[in-house]
Amino acid sequence: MPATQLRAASPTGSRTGTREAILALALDLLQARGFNAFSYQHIADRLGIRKAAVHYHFPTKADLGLALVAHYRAQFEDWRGAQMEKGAGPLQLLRGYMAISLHFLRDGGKACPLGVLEAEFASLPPPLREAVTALDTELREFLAGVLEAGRRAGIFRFDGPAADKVLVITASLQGGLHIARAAGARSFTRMLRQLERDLGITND
Amino acid sequence: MPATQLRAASPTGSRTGTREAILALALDLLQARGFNAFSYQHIADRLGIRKAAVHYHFPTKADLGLALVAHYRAQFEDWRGAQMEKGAGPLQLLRGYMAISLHFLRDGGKACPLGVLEAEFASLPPPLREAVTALDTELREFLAGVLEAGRRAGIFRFDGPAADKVLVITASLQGGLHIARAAGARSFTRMLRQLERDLGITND
DNA sequence: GTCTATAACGTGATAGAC
DNA sequence: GTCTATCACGTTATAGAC
Repeated sequence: MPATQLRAASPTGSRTGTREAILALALDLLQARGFNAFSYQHIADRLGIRKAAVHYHFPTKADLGLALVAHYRAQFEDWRGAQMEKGAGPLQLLRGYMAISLHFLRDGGKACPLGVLEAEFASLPPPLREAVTALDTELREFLAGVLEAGRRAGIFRFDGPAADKVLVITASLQGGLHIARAAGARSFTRMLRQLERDLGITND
Repeated sequence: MPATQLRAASPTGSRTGTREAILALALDLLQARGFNAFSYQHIADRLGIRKAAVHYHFPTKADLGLALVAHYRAQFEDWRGAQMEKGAGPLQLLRGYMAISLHFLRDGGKACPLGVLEAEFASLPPPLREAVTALDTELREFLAGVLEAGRRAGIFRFDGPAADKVLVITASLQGGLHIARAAGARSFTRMLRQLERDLGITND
């Protein structure tokens, strides 16, 4: 998923896609290195522009962080919309959601943006913390609906509230992506299979 | 767990426990803020000494990181030794392990040291990465033994290899501690209950 | 073992020309 | 919208006195 980005120069020499290019690259850096471990300089170097140009689009790093969360949220909404349009069922939705994490892993060992920001939570600007909390809640509510629908339909089997099962699944996905850096990519695919076993999903 | 630390002045005005005090505080900072989000200055300020004194004990931050992993590993070995000494069974061992994470959470919303370092993995000095990988492997091997013994004894019920189930549990614990920063402490205790349900443990 | 002082660098951020 | 130039600050790290 190279993401939707740049190219499409305006009549002048300026590129109207710079803002989007910054967002796409910054999201990559966030997922690969963490919010505190990438800088405006890194972005400028890899985009072939100057730091000041980055500051023009995102005056402070808190602004950039907020835009990153909004960007990721928009990507999720797009994905959800596409799934709904093709009438995906609970199993397809859950596996599709897991596949997103798998794509992150295979794209250079990236982690979940939310998982990264929550790991660095205490050092984040307060407005960014609030945005993280809001998106985290939204994602878990979506997944709880998927799990509950799947259980009613006899596709998933688990005890307890769907909201609690969601906590195990999202924590596993976020934590599993981090562990995979130390334990290898195979650890994550094995973990995914175990998550399915724990839901009573039988693989032929 | 205020940790074992300082006090016990030597004949001169110097404290022989400075090294241990640095380690204890740095571990706190690592778990609360992350490896990239605490500095020698933070340590010096809170200990009432100068930065140079910290560098005397741990010349580079990589040295400090390696010592932190060794320190945490020693704490785990102590805990494991105490459990073995009192003949703890699989359920007691698993719950004791989960309780460690719960203590972290309640001690100011700290996370697992390994979970934090794995989240920042790409930005860590290579030697530190290797130490993280080694300890991560050791902890999962220990837990796999606990799970397998518990399954044989009819205490735990789960499908698939114990090593895979361990991946779900450790990823859940590490990820759950991060999510708790955004979702609140209750999310973590609910997740722990779900982990027990998923192991067929019945709570009266 | 701890201190003062400083070096060398990277960071987020701003001013003002083009 | 991007540039050059600069600032103020925090960072890791070292030298040398006490």
